[in-house]
Amino acid sequence: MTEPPIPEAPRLRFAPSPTGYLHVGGARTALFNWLYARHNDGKFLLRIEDTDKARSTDESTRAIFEGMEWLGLDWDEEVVYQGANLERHRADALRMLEAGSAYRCFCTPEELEERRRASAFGKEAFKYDRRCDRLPPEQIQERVDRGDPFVVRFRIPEGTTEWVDLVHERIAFPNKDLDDFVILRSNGTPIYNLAVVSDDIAMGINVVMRGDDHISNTPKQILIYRALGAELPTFAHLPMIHGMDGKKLSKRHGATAVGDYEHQGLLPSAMLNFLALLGWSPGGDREIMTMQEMIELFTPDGLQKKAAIFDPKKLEWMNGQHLSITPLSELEPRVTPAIVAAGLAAEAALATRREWYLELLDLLRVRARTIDDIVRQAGPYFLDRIEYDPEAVAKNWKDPVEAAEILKGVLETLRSDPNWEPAGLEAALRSLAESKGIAAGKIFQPLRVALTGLTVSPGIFEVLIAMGRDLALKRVADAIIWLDPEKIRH
RNA sequence: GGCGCUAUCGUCUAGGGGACUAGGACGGGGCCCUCUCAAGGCCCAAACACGGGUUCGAAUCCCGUUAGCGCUACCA
Repeated sequence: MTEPPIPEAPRLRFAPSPTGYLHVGGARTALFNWLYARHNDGKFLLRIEDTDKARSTDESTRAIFEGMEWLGLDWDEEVVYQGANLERHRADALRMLEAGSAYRCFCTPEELEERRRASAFGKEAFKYDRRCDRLPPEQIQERVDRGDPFVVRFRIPEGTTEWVDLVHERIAFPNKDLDDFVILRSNGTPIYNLAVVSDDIAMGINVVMRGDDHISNTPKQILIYRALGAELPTFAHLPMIHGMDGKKLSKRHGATAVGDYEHQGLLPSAMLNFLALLGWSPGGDREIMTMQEMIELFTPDGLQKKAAIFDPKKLEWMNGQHLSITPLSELEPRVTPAIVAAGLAAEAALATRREWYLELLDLLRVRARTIDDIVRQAGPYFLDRIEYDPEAVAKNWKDPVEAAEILKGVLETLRSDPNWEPAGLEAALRSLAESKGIAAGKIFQPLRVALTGLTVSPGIFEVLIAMGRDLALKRVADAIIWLDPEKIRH
């Protein structure tokens, strides 16, 4: 078996067309290219394939940049816009025309469509019959002079076109199955396969890593490389990403744009880690990895051939893991905008008690799977007044009189605690329970509702400490009033 | 239809001729911990698509079948 050529100084690129948002499949392709470049000390470039002017938008280009930036996939040289290279594409097509590896075709789209339709009923795949390739030179000249519109078609040579793929090993296509495809439209603009090869040559790309939906484009592109006298890059065709139903991932499957995940409170590191494991494995049981670890571990032999299914449940779990392993100082800037946006606190206010704030985040992140979960839990530590979750009330304040009674005892106990530190608080509350002859939980749960309004929270003493004496005491007092409205009338 | 790619628990995967009674993770179920919920720990159910070869021996190599997916444009 032949080994695929591995370039000394790899140059890779991610080449999305700006016709929508950055799709998770595209992001995964970008990630693998980036990882390969970073692992091998190569270059990772970005090219915007905007030659389809009807579908390309600046907004999409911006979305791609934003997605890449959010993920932290930085590129090494100036962004290349394919649309700026039209002249070179045309020149390359003309070069092939002059060299005889391509020819002019005067057949109109309508004629072609008609012939295609006719052959659809037969058992043969439609292939251009090369009738224009058989035109006598004088006639071609005459029609060119007359100004008849023509496209440039690539003439598929005899033989077999094959390559050693980085993920699939050897792939071969008998040339007889290839069609004399168009490389230049009648309006002089290039077709995809020409533009890609022309640009990849110009950019010095020597490792082409892309989705395996491009496998059937590859023999055509190889033929163009040869016709242009250029050296072949190493190809790597990555498996697709499908939705839970096994079909190609699309909007029906929910969020498919990386921006959607950013807004759902995902961490880019989790997204990257999750995406990396779709179609690649470092081997063994390794799963949770930082970006740096992935760079170190990334080699093409871990690449999978089979399409992977995108499982949002595992992504969420992955995010929970990253929420825990991310250093607080890195986590804080990702959470703070959400805290501010939720109206819980101003950024400046958080900065003045940063230490307390980081401790709070540390407390909350354990039981959060998204940044939004953290924000949801954070409310009680900032808000002046809280709402009581009906479920919490029904469960832990079932008997309002009894609950109020307990909380009064708690309030008194807490007020008389001079130090407000965990051990003392716990001892005091537990002895209160003992004196009342009830289980400690019978005190903790109602108190939890008073403090947070919820049935779930961090450990009750951690809550007390994080909330601080003043707020906590106010919370308990508020709860007693809420439970016993009669009281204020007297 | 033609051509191509693929095939291990529901999902992501490890494994690459004997180490396989097929390992890990998500999800599911149970237990432990415990003031709640998470986290964590322990346990359970769950897979080599099928059929032929090759071999002393196949999840692993070869062929075929089946199924899924992709491509089959003057789209990218």
